[in-house]
Amino acid sequence: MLQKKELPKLSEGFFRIMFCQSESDVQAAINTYSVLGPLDTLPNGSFGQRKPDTKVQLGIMKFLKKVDVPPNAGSTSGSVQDSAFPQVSKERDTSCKGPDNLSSLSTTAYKGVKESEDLPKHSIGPDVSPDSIPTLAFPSISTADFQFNIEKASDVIVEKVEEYVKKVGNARLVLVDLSHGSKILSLVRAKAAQRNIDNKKFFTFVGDITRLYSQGGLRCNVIANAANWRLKPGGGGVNAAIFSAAGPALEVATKEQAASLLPGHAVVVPLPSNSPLYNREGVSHIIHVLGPNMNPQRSNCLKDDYVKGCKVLRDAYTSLFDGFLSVLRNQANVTSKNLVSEKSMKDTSCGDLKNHLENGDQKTKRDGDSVSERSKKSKGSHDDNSKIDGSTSKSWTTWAQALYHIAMHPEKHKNVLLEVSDDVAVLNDLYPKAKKHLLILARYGGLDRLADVQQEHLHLLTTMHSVGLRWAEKFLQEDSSMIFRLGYHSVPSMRQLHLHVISQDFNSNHLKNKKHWNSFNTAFFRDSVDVIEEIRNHGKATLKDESYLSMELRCHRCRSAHPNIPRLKSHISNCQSPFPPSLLENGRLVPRQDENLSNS
DNA sequence: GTTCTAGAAC
DNA sequence: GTTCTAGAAC
Repeated sequence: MLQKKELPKLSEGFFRIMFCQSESDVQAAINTYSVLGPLDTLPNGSFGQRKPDTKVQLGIMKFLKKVDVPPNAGSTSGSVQDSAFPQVSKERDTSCKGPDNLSSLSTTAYKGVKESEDLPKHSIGPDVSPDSIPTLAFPSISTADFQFNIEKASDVIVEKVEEYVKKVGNARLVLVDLSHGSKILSLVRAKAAQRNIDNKKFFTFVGDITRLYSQGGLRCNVIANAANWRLKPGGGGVNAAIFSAAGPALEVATKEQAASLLPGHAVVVPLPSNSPLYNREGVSHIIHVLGPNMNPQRSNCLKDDYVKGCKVLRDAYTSLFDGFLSVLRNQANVTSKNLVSEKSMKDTSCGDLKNHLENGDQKTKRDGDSVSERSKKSKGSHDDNSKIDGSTSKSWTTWAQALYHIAMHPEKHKNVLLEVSDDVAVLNDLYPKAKKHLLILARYGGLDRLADVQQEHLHLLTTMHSVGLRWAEKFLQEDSSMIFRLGYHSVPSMRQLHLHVISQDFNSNHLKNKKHWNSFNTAFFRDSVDVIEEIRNHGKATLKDESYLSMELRCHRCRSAHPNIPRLKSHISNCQSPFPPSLLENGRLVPRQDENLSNS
């Protein structure tokens, strides 16, 4: 999958290579240390953070009083060919209007609509009303802060809309923009008209997407959000407005579904009934969408690559509309409202990045694929990851593949990465078992674990070790009392070969059980220096089985046994004994350079 | 990998 | 009674 590339030869790299037996080894290790730069580019994980957007949607800043409207979300009775919703995008004042102005706003917004002061509430027939037609309101994706070319974006929108108006039955798609002078709306309108897209099923609308009903009289049971990858509130524009209008309930509900989003993907979030958007606007679902970023000021910028940009934008709209379809299906198929919400929770659960990777709420542990991914693949929580060469075959659950995804697509995970090169990616362990605990990921495809490593990977192993050492050195400059150990788990829990760089204090609240301890303090933990020697000499590494994980708890320094984890932790916090001789040999432990561990 | 929790251990 | 483990669920 990922081919190893020619490595740049860098001259910097003043680190110890304690395992190296010869000068050529040292040189090889130095040469393979192809990194972004020396330590100064390093580690706080701050690069790649998305800066707050500056554009602020005016609508949310205004002081409209609450308009209480009974929720009508999830209605499925809509089957009318409604002439009451033509293409609407005439000038309209979107600035502050009180409820007194509501009716005039509605009629202003709907030129050509049957003059109806209370259009939002009143039925136009015995069983159907404009309210009951399932409608997706969506902003133009990526054309604001992400600076996607408007001309190209309008082509993509019209192309995708044309495709999906055929699939949505009687439901409607509405492109919304806050500004009445919106260029994207006029472009899309013109192109949609050219293509004879049914203007009852698709039209544009000028207004605040968070107040389509209360201000504009347009009932939309689903609205799309131009989200950020973190699926967090804030920033600016539509994202800030929607999170603000929906209240904290949306944040909670979003976390239930996914922790983050990749460009080109969408996630459907059922809106809790305590959200103002549900109560006031009748919105039952929010679909977060992440489009391509062409803005060089933002991370993950595609710059001028519109081939990729257009593809990602198409994917984004595909995911969005597929998400809308899934909402329609759920609402049409199930009569019990409870069942609807339960099913939609399951069917729409999404998330490209495993929640596991997020620094946020650790209680969100829902697995799943994004809508678009899921529509292409068979269902299930296991990716197809059986090995072709047959050396090992194991099905990795979704959570266990987080590192693999990072290694294969580090550009999508800049937020968690400390360093990337062609060979490795470096990140903090999300659940560090000591004060310092890094993972050095191999970036080669097909290297799931130590058992997959062969002689041909020797060079990679030395690179991983060198990078790990360099990080240890850096930490030692900050705190010279630390001691590091570098090694691999014989049987890892997570896919993709990764080297642990872990300080020997084991002072961490994440170290909670016997398995945690023994995975780092029995022969189950394979020192990097030993692995390299074994691969060099025998072509394979010695592996220990998982029985080591249930062994008695022993102090890694004085080897005393302890009955349980709390007692062990209490002991190791004070134990000053020298490390056992086996650990003192061959550079298995990495103290500060002038430290003599045997005497400590 | 983590979280949750029943029941074992103390 | 509380602490802690370990297995199931995710």
